[in-house]
Amino acid sequence: MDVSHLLDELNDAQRQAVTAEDGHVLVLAGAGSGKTRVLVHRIAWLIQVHHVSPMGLLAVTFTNKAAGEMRGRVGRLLNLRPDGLWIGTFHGICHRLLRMHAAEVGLPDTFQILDSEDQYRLVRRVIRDMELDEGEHPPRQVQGFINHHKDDGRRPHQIEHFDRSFQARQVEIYQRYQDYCERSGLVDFAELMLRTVELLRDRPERRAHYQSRFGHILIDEFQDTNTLQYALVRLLAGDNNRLFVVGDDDQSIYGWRGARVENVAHFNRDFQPDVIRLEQNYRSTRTILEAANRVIDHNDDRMGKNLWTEGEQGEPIHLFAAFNAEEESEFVIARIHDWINQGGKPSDCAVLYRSNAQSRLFEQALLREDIPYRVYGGLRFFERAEIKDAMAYLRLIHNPHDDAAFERVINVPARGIGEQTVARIREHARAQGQSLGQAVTELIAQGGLSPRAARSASAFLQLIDNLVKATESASLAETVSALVRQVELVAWYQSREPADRAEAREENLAELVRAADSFDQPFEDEQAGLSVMASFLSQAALEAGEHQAERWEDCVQLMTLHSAKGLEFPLVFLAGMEEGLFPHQKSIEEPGRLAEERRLCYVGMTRAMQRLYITHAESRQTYGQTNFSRPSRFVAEIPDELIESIRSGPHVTPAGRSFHSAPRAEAGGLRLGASVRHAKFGPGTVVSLEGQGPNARIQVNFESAGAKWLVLAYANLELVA
DNA sequence: GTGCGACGATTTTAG
DNA sequence: ATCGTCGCAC
Repeated sequence: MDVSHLLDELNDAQRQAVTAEDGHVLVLAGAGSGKTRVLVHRIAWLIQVHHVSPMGLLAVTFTNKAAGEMRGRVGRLLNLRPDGLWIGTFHGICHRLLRMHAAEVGLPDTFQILDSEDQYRLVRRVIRDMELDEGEHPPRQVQGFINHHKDDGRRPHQIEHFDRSFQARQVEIYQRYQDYCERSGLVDFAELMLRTVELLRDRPERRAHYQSRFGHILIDEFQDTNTLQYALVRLLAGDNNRLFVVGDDDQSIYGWRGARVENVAHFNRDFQPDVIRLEQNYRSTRTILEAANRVIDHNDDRMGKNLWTEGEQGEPIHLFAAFNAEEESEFVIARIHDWINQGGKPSDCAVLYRSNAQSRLFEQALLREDIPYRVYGGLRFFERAEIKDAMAYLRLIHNPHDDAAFERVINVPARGIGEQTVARIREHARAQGQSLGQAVTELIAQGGLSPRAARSASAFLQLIDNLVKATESASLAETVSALVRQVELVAWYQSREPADRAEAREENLAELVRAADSFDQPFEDEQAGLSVMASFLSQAALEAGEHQAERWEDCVQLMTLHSAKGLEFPLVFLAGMEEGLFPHQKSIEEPGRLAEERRLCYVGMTRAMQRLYITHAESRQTYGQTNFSRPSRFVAEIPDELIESIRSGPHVTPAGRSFHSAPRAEAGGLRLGASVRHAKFGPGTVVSLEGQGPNARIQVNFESAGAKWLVLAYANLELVA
């Protein structure tokens, strides 16, 4: 068979990876080096040249988007419907395994997936039930505690603690949360992974089955795997299967959510793979790559990699120092204007920033200039309140013992069931070991509720019951449509929200009916014996949808550096390159977090294809306070000869705006860089200013005492000429 | 049981 | 500044 089309368009390193014989492979794939292409061609190569059955392959990614893209490209390359191929996310694949072996891992067939909001509510519920202080045990933090332990594969009893300690209470919450989940047939995201690992670990026959099935396992973005995911990979690999792992330690930016960049090195140690580096970049100019290389070079403990290109030198990197954040945004928008006027597309421009709050000024400026834009982030379709409300009803129709769904909507729309009543139901449920649904039924029958509450609660049960009966033989879309109508959700939003808000919710509910109508049950779900409704519910949790639907529009793209990973744009702005903002203050303070910030910077820079602007502001409002800061240290890590500085001047700001109206970077005559003397600490240099008036604080780097934060009003600093 | 004002926290986020 | 949660008054 002629397989030249699988190799023709590949460079040497790519070809070496695609055709690797025997053993494991670790592909260190730099930004823009064609890693997806390598994965896709590798799969095609295994199938066409090595005649590996598509059933014997497992390809794992982190996002549905990446999985979808890989599936599509493999299908096109091989000209087949890649149905039998297991390509999916870690969570999607674990979900599938759990559906097939639910009974073995002690889950009901109807088990549902909790998304992070559901999980948060449940954790809060448990804390309240235990009558613990939410100040001492903030639900968010406890949620993180639970997830971190699960991500590391630990059940409550495996967490060390002293009796009656804080830690002991956290463990207790974890345990009760877990009990609650089991009672209600609920599984959170980390649990999907953990149960699967336990299944394979504790059931030798299952382990043997899947080990013999997946002779080839391919993993994308390996630097983002957590402990549990690595454990899963090892279990599936066994002694005989071949791993093909692709990753880039320099693009590991998710350590804070459990990713272990060390897994790349561990993989190298544990499996002794062939290491192949993809260093040729097909995206950026030489200047941009050189600058990015030089920045990332400041990190220790790298696997080592240097991006290069056959492409052009390109323009220098443009650096702009603004007086304040407003001027920064105006500068950026003016440059975008130039770009568009010269025939560029708005969608080729991306403004990247460290934190979401920074988007506002850019949005305002774009709005003023009438340039279309789109902000990434925010709620996705299945995360919207109205959608989650409707889905909670659907969950109750599917499984009346789903307590999380029950709690969410027992009084939505308001039907006179208040906290008192719900507390009584909860109490009864706990005492009897029942679900909330069972408990309320029993309470009504026993007269355990006030007549008023009983009437309301009956109405709720009746509503669910009616829906169950009415939709027994209905299609999914009919069910969703009936539910939205009978629950009268739209009227509820209209009664308590401004018209436009309610209208948007109504729109979304209509969209939900359409989504249900066009829902295609995945073949594998059907095979696993799932009902269409169960599939739909799972999909909603596993695939919350795109951030915004209007992808087709030609828009300037605004997003955080994190969301920009994997994307590329001809024109990129890295905005807010300031100490304290990027690297973020919290990352500066916590040891070891700085390297990840630097990688984030590297990711940001390597998004740019042709032109890269880096901007920073001397002052900006943060949390309603004016702060002054110096340019990010990362800017200084770029060689001067690659940078062209743009001075602020009339040509960059719209006429009529005066710089002098902008707050200057000074407070009490003290500027950044000013030499000062303190009575006790001696001579030093001003490094940072923050706040105004009596709150103003100043950071001084003292020659002998080091860096100190002082309250300006009390510091008594003497200005040294 | 529902509706407003105080209070406090506020990096990044896929599944 | 802004948003979500909490406590208290209707």
